[in-house]
Amino acid sequence: MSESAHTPRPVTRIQREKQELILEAALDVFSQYGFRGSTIDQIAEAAGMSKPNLLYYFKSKEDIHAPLLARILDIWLEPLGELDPAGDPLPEIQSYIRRKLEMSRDFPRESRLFANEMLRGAPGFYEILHTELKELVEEKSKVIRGWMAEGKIAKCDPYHLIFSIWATTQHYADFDIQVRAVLGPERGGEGRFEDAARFLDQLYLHGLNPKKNG
Amino acid sequence: MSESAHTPRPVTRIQREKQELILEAALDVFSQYGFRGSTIDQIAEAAGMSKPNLLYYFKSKEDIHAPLLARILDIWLEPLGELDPAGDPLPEIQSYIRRKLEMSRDFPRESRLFANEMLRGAPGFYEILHTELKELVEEKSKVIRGWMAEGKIAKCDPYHLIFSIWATTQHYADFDIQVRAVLGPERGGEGRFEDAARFLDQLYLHGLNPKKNG
DNA sequence: AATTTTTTTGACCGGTTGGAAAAATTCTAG
DNA sequence: CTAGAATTTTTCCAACCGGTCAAAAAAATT
Repeated sequence: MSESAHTPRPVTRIQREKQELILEAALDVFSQYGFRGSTIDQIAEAAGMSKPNLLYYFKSKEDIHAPLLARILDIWLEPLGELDPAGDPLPEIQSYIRRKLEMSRDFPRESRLFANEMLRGAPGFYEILHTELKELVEEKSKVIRGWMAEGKIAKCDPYHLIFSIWATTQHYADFDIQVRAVLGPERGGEGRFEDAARFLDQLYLHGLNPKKNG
Repeated sequence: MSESAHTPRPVTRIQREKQELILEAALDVFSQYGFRGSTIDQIAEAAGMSKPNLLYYFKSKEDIHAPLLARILDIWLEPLGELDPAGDPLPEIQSYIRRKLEMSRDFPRESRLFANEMLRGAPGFYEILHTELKELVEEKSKVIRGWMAEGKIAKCDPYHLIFSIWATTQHYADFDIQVRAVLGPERGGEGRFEDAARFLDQLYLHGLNPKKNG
């Protein structure tokens, strides 16, 4: 009717809510079984609606998956982007590790969705990886190398330094089951993230060499 | 031939070969798409045979998957088992890291299959994790703690130390695409494992603190 | 209350899936 | 060559998959 000239797409409040509900359910499912291993029925059931109803909001399986992936890359890269060249190197890196660890704690499903995509070979994702991501890592690597040149941190390969931070922090989301199985019920509670943070702080500061305390 | 009188399981040479061929193909497929995301047809095609023919050798999808998983746990745990309490602590840990890194290089599909299983929540696998694996890690943690008590290595949480080694090494298999996308064609060759080994050696020895060289 | 729009449902479709059954082929031993 | 076993192919099936469609049911608007 008088849908004023400036409502080209009628995104009602209900639509937004349902779409969010579906994406939430889809994150649960996709992060466990990957794209091919997940079914629309599964997602629909997790969202508490019928399959045709779900398809009323997203017209295909890929249309549910794509926005989830897009959202993740932003979330995932943000902490690295905030690595401040003007800051104190070691605290800066430590706070980066902390932030990534918090993300594994607070957004484990997102981490697993990402991991699933990597395991698949990141189809239709590789472009972004070796342009956007590569540039960001290159930029931050230069920052890190600058710190090394100033003698603020030990010399090492900044790329593999970043990889190791990704690996150690995301491990607590992606391999959560293994971590909790090994730690057991007593040590596998929420405290495991505190323990991990403490350990990683020490590892990245001093390593295992005991002479530091000698 | 005369021993054919009592062959309760008729495992001929051809059967063994075909079964191995199928498992090889299945490893390719399962490691990419996970159990649910893989199809028997896919595996059969990768093995160069028809689906019914494949099902002549393995009577179900799970029967192909299970032996792959069983094989992996052994392979994966072996290096940790070889951590020698009588050895020199730091070289011992370094050689453990090296071995794990070599496994990521030489058996990336096995690593990815394992990762896929973890992401799913390790159904029908969890038992082994928090019995067999947990015990092994506990045992080795005691060894590491002993080294710490002797002042041979810095004090830290041995569980998270082991986790970090798993994470950093397996990352090069599981996130291989990302690693190569970020490193680019010039640095993403086989040399990346050498670079990683060098970096990890330094990280676990001295960390990032520059004062060591002061 | 009547009408229009948005949302939900149920029936359905073509293709794929895991798997069974059996016929057809190949291999082997006598 | 021939009987018998081992292997492969052909055919088939019921359940499931992603997705469509029309009609019913709710909301929203008038």
